[in-house]
Amino acid sequence: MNISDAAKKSELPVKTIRYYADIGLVKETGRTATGYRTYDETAVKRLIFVRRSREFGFSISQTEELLTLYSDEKRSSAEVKAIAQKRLLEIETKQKELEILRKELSNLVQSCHGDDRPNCPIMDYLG
Amino acid sequence: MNISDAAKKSELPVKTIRYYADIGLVKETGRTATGYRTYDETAVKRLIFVRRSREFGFSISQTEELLTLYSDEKRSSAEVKAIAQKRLLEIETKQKELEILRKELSNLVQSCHGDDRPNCPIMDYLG
DNA sequence: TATAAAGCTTCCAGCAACTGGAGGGTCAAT
DNA sequence: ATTGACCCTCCAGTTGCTGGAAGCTTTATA
Repeated sequence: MNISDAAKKSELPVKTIRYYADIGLVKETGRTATGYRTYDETAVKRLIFVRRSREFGFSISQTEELLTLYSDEKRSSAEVKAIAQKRLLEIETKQKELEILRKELSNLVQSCHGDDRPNCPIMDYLG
Repeated sequence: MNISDAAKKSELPVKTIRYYADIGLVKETGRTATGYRTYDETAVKRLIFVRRSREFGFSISQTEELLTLYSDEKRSSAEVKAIAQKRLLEIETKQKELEILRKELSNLVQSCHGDDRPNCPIMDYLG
């Protein structure tokens, strides 16, 4: 199938699929005589895999590792789990950072009158 | 003072201060005869303001707005509050997204044996 | 005073992961 | 034959810096 059909099936933009082919993440199955990329069902599965991985926030290089394991029959689930745990840690770290920011900013916003006067604890804090 | 002194006082890298000057966020106070940037205390204050704003995750353009309000004696705290509330909402939205991801990934990680066998619910989910 | 080290300048490239657009070839249907 | 929908490649832009090269200037030391 052509790239736009692969795009529909994988729910990825055509541009993104071309990009993934460029960086070697998911290469096209082949080319027509006139240079059009072609994709088979296996390639589409890989594209879907990549989309889901990216939705979890795995980086392209993490996704590459996962994709390699995906098509490795002799993989150990431990390897997969390790990558996932790393991502989980990243998420949790980010969550903690955001929670600290949220609390501070929330306090400042609450203590700001939000009226016509210039006086403002947010400005006091930043300045 | 020279840029490196401004860097020490503002706790920003020299490169970053030059970058802020380039994009017009915080311009240098002046230049020496030989072209060196000079900064006065007011400029340093603005640099510190920018650093704090960025630490809260305000974008450069949000920071620019805040900076304008910072040096506007006739500002209303309502304007400041509005920008801060917007950022607060961004943080909360991101937190919700991350929490959804965390739960899903956490479940998958927990249900993965993490042994030598290839079978793995994480892979099942992605593939 | 010579020289070396440190500090300053500009400009260009690169990071992540795409996205948009220009310019141009191809294919299917009318 | 032509129109419109595809497809291609290549380049630039996004955000917010950061690193490095090439080349002045200033400062400190011998």
